[in-house]
Amino acid sequence: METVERLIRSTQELLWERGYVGTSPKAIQIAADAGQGSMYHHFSGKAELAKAAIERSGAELRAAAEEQFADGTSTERITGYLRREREVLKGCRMGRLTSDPDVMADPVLRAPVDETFQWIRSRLATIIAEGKENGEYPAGLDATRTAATIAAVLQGGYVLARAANSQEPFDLAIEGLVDLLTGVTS
Amino acid sequence: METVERLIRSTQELLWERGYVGTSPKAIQIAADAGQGSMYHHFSGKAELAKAAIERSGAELRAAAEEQFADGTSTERITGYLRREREVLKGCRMGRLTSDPDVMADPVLRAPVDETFQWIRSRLATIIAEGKENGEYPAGLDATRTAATIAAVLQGGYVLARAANSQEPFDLAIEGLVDLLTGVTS
DNA sequence: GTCTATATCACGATAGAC
DNA sequence: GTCTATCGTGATATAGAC
Repeated sequence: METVERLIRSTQELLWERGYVGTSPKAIQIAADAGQGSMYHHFSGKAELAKAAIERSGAELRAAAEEQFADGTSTERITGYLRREREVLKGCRMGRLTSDPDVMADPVLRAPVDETFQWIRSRLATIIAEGKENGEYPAGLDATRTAATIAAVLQGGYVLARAANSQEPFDLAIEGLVDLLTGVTS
Repeated sequence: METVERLIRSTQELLWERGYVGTSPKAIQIAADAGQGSMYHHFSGKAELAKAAIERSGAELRAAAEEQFADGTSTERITGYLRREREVLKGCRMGRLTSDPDVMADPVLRAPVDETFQWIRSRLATIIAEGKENGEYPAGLDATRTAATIAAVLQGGYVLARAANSQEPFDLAIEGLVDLLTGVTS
């Protein structure tokens, strides 16, 4: 693999594990097996490398979601997305960046994070709207609100799981949401 | 205010804003208006200070929640808790620590985070169970799952809001959940 | 209890040789 | 493109005076 590619992937991994503040250029170089000079030749510094890594992660997350959204009823697509296998205890690569002060303070770094969540909420809202049209969901269901709730349960599920050092709270939160969405209670 | 108290409160604030990795002893000393020697006289170092600060924050969060849980129907108590005023764009003081690698790696620092979320989920489950007993909620509603979902929506709402740099997604997620819980859709 | 001085190391980058 | 050397700064303490 080429140096630039190794640098980007190593940065993605380190941002996931340790965040932006907790990731040093030195650590990236070691993980990518690249020298100091090499890294600074290809990227102006830590920030530019992080930008490339975050954008890459955003594209990968969207692609993974689209796979789940490909076909099925609205409920099947949403529950498929919610229940797909995830590295729950590692947390969300994108969501964890929202607690990184230097990422949030830099519009260039925050933009791909923002866009990723806007996209997923909008995509979920569309699927819910389709479910309303074909009678799968009641007409009174607010698609925009519900989409935000679904995205929030996922992100919050990661938080609860990491706090507990166990996947269980994540699964509970997801299944509790599925119960509410599929009217298991009525 | 005494030095120890100022140190703890300043650490709470800095952990909230910048996390454990992003907070230096020096920054704490400046915020607390305490000298280097003073800080190391009262605390063995950054970790012990963080432990005190996280435990304090946990106690405060539980107290704030209990206020909302004091009286009303189950739905009133839950929606009151969900809708109470929050500094949404600052994120959750406790939740943000789950993305801090050094906090998660240290059992002593993770413990108060874990306990806080266990407590809130258990407290919510009790309220839901009470709602089932008095007929406010259907018997088929799983209290443990639903409690996890509610806690997750809050935590995820913070994430979405910070990503968007706007409180809107938080409010959408909360109201979407309230819709589902109160059966507005049926 | 609080102060200043000092120590050691890592961070994030630049410079110039090869 | 990659290497090594170097730089100035900040992190995280320790030591000992007051």
